[in-house]
Amino acid sequence: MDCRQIEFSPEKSRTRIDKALLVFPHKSLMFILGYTLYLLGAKRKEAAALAGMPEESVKTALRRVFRDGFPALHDRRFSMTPSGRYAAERPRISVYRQGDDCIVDFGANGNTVRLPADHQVQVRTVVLSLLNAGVLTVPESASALGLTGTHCRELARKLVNGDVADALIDKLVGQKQDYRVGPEQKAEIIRQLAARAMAGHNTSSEILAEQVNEQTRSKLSARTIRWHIRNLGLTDIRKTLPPLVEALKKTPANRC
DNA sequence: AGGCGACTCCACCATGCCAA
DNA sequence: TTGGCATGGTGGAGTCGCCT
Repeated sequence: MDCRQIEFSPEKSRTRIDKALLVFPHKSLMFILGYTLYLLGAKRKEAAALAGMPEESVKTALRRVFRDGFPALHDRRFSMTPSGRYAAERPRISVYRQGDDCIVDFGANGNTVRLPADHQVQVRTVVLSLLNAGVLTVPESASALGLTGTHCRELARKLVNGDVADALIDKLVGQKQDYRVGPEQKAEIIRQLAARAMAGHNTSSEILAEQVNEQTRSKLSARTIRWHIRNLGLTDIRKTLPPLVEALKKTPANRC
């Protein structure tokens, strides 16, 4: 928006600001002015100077407003609602840990919600939703969730932008691949087990470990061989493979 | 706010011990 | 000889704190 053609009157500005101060807290009003100047294209530093605010405060406030919208215009360190009414007029909601539970206390009417603290997703959903609604503070929420303020804000922001599954459910997946018994070793376990079972040779895990280690230049223990035989579903192959092969031998190849 | 390194946590893997 | 159980190792994502 190009406002360079507009004429500004310092006298009218003073009168109007004095009038606005009857309704708005000084700090909120100064920030609204600075925010407006910033939106109109003023440099952040100059907008901050004109509004009489430290530049760092303006940076923080702008970040808040772009994230939270209009409710972020007021200074959250003070219990003042965006409309200018003090929060004390309505029941103060708080959250805290009590033993194994997380308690959300709805204030004067005595209503509370008790959530098992180890139900992490449930607790985070409730607390962060209340934080996003502006009824809980970040330190209070972070303390109840056992997180730092920074991380708490980050999760709250994610919950605004996405559903619970995207924002709060742990996506840790752990190790996905074997690191000693790879495809080569697994193939050799199957090959040795099947061949020895068919030939009627010893198929104990000790013998198989020896053979697999020799063929693949590995150092696997017999216990590891047993663990993988079971994991691959080969436990009964010693008994079932020979009769299957005998049955197949008696069936003409073109019928298979 | 964003980048980065260190640390934590999680799921899975490897293996020793030992009872059956 | 097998398989249940316990324990420690591993890779990778999440989390934290510091710095810019």
